[in-house]
Amino acid sequence: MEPLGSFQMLPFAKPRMVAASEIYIQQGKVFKKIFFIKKGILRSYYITESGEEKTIFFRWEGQMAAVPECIFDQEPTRQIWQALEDCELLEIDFDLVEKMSENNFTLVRTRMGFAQKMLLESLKRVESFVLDKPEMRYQKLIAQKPEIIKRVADKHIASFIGVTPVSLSRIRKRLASQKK
Amino acid sequence: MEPLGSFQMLPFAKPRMVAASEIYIQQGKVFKKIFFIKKGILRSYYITESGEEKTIFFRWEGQMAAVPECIFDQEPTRQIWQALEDCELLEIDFDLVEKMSENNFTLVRTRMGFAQKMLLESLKRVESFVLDKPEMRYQKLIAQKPEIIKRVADKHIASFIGVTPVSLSRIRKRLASQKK
DNA sequence: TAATGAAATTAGCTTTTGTTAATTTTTAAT
DNA sequence: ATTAAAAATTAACAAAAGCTAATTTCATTA
Repeated sequence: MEPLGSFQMLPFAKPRMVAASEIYIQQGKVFKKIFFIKKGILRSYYITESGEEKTIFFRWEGQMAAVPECIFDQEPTRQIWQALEDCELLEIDFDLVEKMSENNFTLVRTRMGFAQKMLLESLKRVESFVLDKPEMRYQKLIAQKPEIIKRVADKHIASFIGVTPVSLSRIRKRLASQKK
Repeated sequence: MEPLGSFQMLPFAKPRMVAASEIYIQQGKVFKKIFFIKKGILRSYYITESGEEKTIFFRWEGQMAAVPECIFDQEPTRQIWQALEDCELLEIDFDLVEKMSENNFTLVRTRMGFAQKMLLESLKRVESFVLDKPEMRYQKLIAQKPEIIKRVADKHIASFIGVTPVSLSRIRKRLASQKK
């Protein structure tokens, strides 16, 4: 979320390309990097016991991203990250971030601000799950991130808002008929 | 979430009592304090257009709490905080925290760690909304926070997991019959 | 351009949830 | 202990969502 311009780790970033549909981060890995997305969209998803893919997040160009449980708690992740378009990333080793944070006030402040931004985003999403029906979550998503929605398959949107693809299709139909 | 012991703002904290069922934070306020809960439980909730109360959060003894949009963005909140038991709080002025953060490395690190912990908690909750049905969310809640659940009315639990009180009652009945 | 495969939609049916209202149970107060 | 109020449960019905499978649409590539 934090623009890279304000991020002093830039000189240590290494470019990385991921082709559309390729897996960037594998399940079970302790992925101790943060990465800036220069171009493209990725999604992170889980595979349920019944084998379904459930998309949790989208991240796209201009955003920083990471696997929270990996960088905060050194835990292996159950998430999988997949590029939905050809992606250009800049990777930064998180151990280096930690090391530099030992005596770098500005960096720690930046990290704090970043965590706070992510927190606000996540809390908004929890609120929407508590307050809104799936239909409203979909409408808000279209209103707030129209350009992203267009670039992502509906089936991924569906689990992002907590429903099945079939149900999202019905929601779309309902909304279309209400407009007329 | 962060124990107060590790929190150097303790000397600046002011005690505050809130009786059970009383409103602690009013809607529309820019509540620029953080507070430590020495004793008791509070909930934060929204009132929907149709007048229903939707509980978003519980916070209880041993935890730090704040209204994110107030302290991060100086925005008035739509949340209401209510004490569910007689509460003993320790309030800390957030402007003071900000001022002390200007040149206090340890404090900024503590705040970063706190934001990260809250973020992990919030992300887990989003995951549960995407991956689990209400029934599973309820079961996980019982498994993970049994002592808290017992102290809180079911109708508040219901909106916390994203269903109506009637639906939670049915979920409870289903689970009870499955056990036998 | 045609063919192939994936995605989205639709249909039919089942399960769950929402809604409203009545009833029972629990809690708190007199 | 009795009463009053609130909370939880139950019931009945409508609406929405899940599930499976068939069909249509869309996108990719040979």
